[in-house]
Amino acid sequence: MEDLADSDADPGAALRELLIATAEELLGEHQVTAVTTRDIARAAGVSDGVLYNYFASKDDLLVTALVRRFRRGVAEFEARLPEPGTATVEENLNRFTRALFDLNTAALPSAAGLMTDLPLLHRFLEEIHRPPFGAQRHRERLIEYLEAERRLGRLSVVDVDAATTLLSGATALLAVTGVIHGDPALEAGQLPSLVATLLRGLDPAAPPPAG
Amino acid sequence: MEDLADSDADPGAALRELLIATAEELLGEHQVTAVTTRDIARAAGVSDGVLYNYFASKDDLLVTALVRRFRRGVAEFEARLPEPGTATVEENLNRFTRALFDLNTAALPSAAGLMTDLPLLHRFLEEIHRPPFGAQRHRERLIEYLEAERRLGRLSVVDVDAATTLLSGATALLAVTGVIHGDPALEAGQLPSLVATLLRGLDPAAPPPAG
Amino acid sequence: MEDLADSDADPGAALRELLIATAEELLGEHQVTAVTTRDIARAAGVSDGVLYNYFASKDDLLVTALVRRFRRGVAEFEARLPEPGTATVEENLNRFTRALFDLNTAALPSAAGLMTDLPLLHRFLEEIHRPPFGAQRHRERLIEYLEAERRLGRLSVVDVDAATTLLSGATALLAVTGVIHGDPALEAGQLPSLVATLLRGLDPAAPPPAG
Amino acid sequence: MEDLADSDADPGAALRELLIATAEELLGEHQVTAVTTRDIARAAGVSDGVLYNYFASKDDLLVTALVRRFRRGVAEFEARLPEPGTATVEENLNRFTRALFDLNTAALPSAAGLMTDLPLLHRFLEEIHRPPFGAQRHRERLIEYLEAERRLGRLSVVDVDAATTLLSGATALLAVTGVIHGDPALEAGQLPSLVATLLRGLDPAAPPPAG
DNA sequence: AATGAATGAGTCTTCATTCAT
DNA sequence: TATGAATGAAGACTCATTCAT
Repeated sequence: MEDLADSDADPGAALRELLIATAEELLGEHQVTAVTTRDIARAAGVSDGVLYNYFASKDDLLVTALVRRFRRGVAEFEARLPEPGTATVEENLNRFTRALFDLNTAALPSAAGLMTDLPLLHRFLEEIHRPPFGAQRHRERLIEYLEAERRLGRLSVVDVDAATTLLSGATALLAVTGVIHGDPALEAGQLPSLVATLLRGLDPAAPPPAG
Repeated sequence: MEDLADSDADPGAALRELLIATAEELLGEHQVTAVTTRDIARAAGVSDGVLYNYFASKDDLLVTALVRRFRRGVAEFEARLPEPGTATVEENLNRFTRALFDLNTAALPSAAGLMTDLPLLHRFLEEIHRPPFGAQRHRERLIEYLEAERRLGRLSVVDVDAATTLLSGATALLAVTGVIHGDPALEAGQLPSLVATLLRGLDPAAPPPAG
Repeated sequence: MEDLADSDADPGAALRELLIATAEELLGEHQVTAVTTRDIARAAGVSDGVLYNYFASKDDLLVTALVRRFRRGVAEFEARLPEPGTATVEENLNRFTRALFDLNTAALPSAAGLMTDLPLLHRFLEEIHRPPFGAQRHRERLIEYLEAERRLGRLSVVDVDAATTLLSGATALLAVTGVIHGDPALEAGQLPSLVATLLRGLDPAAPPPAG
Repeated sequence: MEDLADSDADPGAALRELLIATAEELLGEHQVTAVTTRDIARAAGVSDGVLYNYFASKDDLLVTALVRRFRRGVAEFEARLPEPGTATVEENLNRFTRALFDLNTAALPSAAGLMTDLPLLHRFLEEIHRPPFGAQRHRERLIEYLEAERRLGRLSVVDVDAATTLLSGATALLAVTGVIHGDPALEAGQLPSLVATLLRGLDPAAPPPAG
């Protein structure tokens, strides 16, 4: 929120940025549907109607903020991804799931509210699907990683897609649980056992499970 | 709110039951947040204000209906569970994930709305008793199944908890995707590959994955 | 406004009636578009939102009031119409135009505003076109009268439709002028000269106009 | 506000002119009440607030534009008027009513909106100077024409004022009907029958209507 | 106990007008 | 003089909740 674009260069856009930043902030605290135009205006310290000087509608502002939140989260996620071939596969997958867990945790509050407001959800999805980002972006990263490791002979995964769903679904479930309970860190501790368990079938070096 | 029976004993309780049943029905058709007190009253054919004779608030009625809906869903889910030792483990897990998928799909619309209304969600969770998401119950069933098969020597799973999270997380993820895209059946088709992929590490008869 | 239907019999409908009556009253004083929901509520001494317990929308209430106003005006108009064959044709047409003038004068404030709100106008016209009333009702009455007098041999009008348009158009124009100037009575004085002038061609007893 | 010229003398006045011209244009496309200050500013390519440097209020600008529009319409109308003594009186009156019909049709959208805003209407009328409806001007033209033809012995009209009201009232009525129904051309077809009907009493050469 | 009419705060949105630059 | 960002009052509409009957 500190780098609100060139607020100096284009003074007009400063308020636009302020509104988006304020909305983003509120979105981190409350569900999308619980954020009112007045909340945003008041939190931004501006008048009620001002948002309509910059956005066609409340939803317009909201999807903008949501998209920005999403992109920021994805950027942070991608910065943490491991390189195939480095360290061990297990360590890498642990970093992977942890990054994914954090992404989910950050996105969840707003994402949940989004399912209640279908028109808004679809506008968000449309916006998100445009390159270079996509809702499946993180899936693709995991798929790429798994395939790279397979090519390196460090993994014998047969169905990359299924493995990805297993890993990201379970990670998301833990994130949901963590958010609901108010203590995500606690749930995050379970991630390594997920990886280990799945790895028993993915690791070519693994001994055949004993009967 | 805990004992739902004796509608006969207390004549007034019949109306209470009617309200709950009507709310349950509406919850199956619309998001929680989209159901108004007037909707319920009208659908039940009673007056607007009567609900306040039996419930402290709209939320009170809603959590009661939600809980009942949840219990009903779980009961249907449990009726479809396979017996350990019968058929093959893979077939059984396919039945398991399919039942879980259906449970998620049915519960999702209300569940999603629930996340929008945090106070309501927490009241629901309290009522349901156990985390996460009241989903504890089906988790336990899966855990029980996996442990039974392990005792029978048909499975070599080390971390039953992690395996459960993998399976139910991935299933839930597919359900969410299906609901959002409007075609759950399509996503359900991916369930067997999930099971197969995870099984490579769970099945004691599996050949060691080729390097 | 005194006979608000059976306000005693159906207590619920009383407020509905009150709202319509209040709206009607305001419509007599202000343009349709200038009447706000709050104006109506305040004038009726009820709360802001109450109108939505009886009408689907503001427009719904407004067309109801408009239609009632219109019907009341038409009923008063029709009660004043002369019988063909009685008195003289000129006297009768004077009564006719005077009644029409009063109808226009009463309807004008709301009618004018109606042209600004096209959706509302069309809803009003649809409603009005249903039997036994129609927007053309007064036209038809004039046409009937002229044809009756023609059958009685007291009039030699060739084009009844054109004669009707001349008479009602000129009458309406005077009504508009009167309303704008705030003194309709003054303009009403010109009606007889309209009739007389038109009659020179309608009266079979008229002497051929001198060259 | 009266002298619209010297845009060259006062450089600032050019902007004033631009605003008026833009408002006029918009008034031809939309109802008065539907034209916002921002619409005007944007269409003129100037800033929102600049209009307050030249006009005391939005209404001030609007009446100025309306008056100019009105004058332009009247000028076009007058250019189409027939010369007394040429062609036949019936042909001339047909041209007259047709020109008047077109004037009404063009003026109606703004005129209707004007009645919605009474203060604005009265300011407009003051500016236009003379009743009724600023329509005085075209009334005078018709009166002049009828009197000229009477002097030429081609017409035996007794009450020129009444004849004018009949003709212009009926024409206006058809214009209103045409605008409401969305097909003015269709209604225009009825104009000649209006003239013919009225003429039976105005034309000195007409045979006495048969009893 | 049941009714359902009434409440009124709250939602999003529009727009003429002001004023610091 | 011109800008255009900001204002804020006002508009239609919703809905959980209350309370006299």
